[in-house]
Amino acid sequence: MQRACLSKHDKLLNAAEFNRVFDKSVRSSDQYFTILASPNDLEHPRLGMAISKRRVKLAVVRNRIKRIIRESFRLSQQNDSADYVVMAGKLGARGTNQQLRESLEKHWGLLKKKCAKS
RNA sequence: GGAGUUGGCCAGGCAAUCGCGCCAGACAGUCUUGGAUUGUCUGGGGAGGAAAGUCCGGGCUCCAUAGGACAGAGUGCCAGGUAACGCCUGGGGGGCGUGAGCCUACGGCUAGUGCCACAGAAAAUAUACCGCCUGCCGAUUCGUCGACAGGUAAGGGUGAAAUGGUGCGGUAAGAGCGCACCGCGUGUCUGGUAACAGGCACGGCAGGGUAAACCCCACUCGGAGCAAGACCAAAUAGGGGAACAUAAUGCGUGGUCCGCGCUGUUCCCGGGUAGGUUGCUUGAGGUAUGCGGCGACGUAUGACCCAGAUGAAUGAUUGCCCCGGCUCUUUUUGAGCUACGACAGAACCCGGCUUAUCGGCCAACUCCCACU
Repeated sequence: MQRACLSKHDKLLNAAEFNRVFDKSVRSSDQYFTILASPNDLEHPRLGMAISKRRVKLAVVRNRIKRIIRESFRLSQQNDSADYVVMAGKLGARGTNQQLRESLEKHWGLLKKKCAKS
């Protein structure tokens, strides 16, 4: 069984790692999320989240969105090696749990194909 | 039964599946021992009443500091509680409510300065618009009228506010001019720790409001904050020391050479950024019982350990029940449908305040109606 966000191995930890993804990436976005992806040298994928206070005002809602992202990331079972950064979109705070989950599923699929091409 | 006041409590519940970070233990792997680290399993615990705003007060940490004064900021009836407070408790004054109760920035403008629109004669070193009254002169239709000199502030009018209020006496008309009661001030006595309350005597009245206006008085206050502070410590640049090379080249000191310094290589040292570790959760801790106190609270004893994340754990899905909403049904009953189920997420820790908030429960008390 594959684990979810494995402690620090599966997360982007500092500004340097985030910037690497921002500089060179493939992106996919809709009204709920914008996801950046960039291949890495490791054997497993890594996840970073950038949910700004400006986009999502309430701390409770920010936490809810993060949990859904982690949950979805875990269940999508990606065996490829790439770093992902998820950012909140315009309607990120408004979407229901189900809407957000469906949106993420779609993005994972799209990004896998894009990464494979490049 | 209805309406209301105050205080306290809860913050949907249960089950299944998947999942997260923390702690303890066991086993296994890796590294040189201590130990560190990774994985698996078992067990334990994992958001709030406001975790929020960051408005006060402390603890803790670092920096500064002989002592004092000024400046600045804050507080402002009295007493108590507390580590401390701008908080809390009890009491007093004032205001609101039929009442239970609620509100209260509640020291001083009989120190100084400033401000007070409009209206009004006058808004403060005052003095008088219409009036009222007396004297005298003139006119007269004998009712009064006008001018001048004076006495007044009772009445009118303005205003939020006009040099105490009401009544009686008094007077030419009036006036604390005199008296009674009320208000105010001073003195004194009684009760109270005190704020204050009450009594008695005296004074005829100090002289509008405003101090969240400057200000005066009394009291309090050093600064910065866990991104505090402590430790470990890449890369890059630079500093100090030692050894070697001065073989080759160059520069400075020199007329020239040696030497010395710059320079090259290696090693060591200290400071220190990214990053990491720590601070980091046992504490002015809650809790039960007894005792003291009207109470805030204090105290003794017993058992208890109750989140510690760091690009930031505490979640998701499904089912049932509860609650809410909508529809059907004649109302009740019943049936069906429905959903981010109030406000909202710890970030060093406490004590408060303020703000947000679906709904529900408990206790005490008040008013109204009905019944006995």
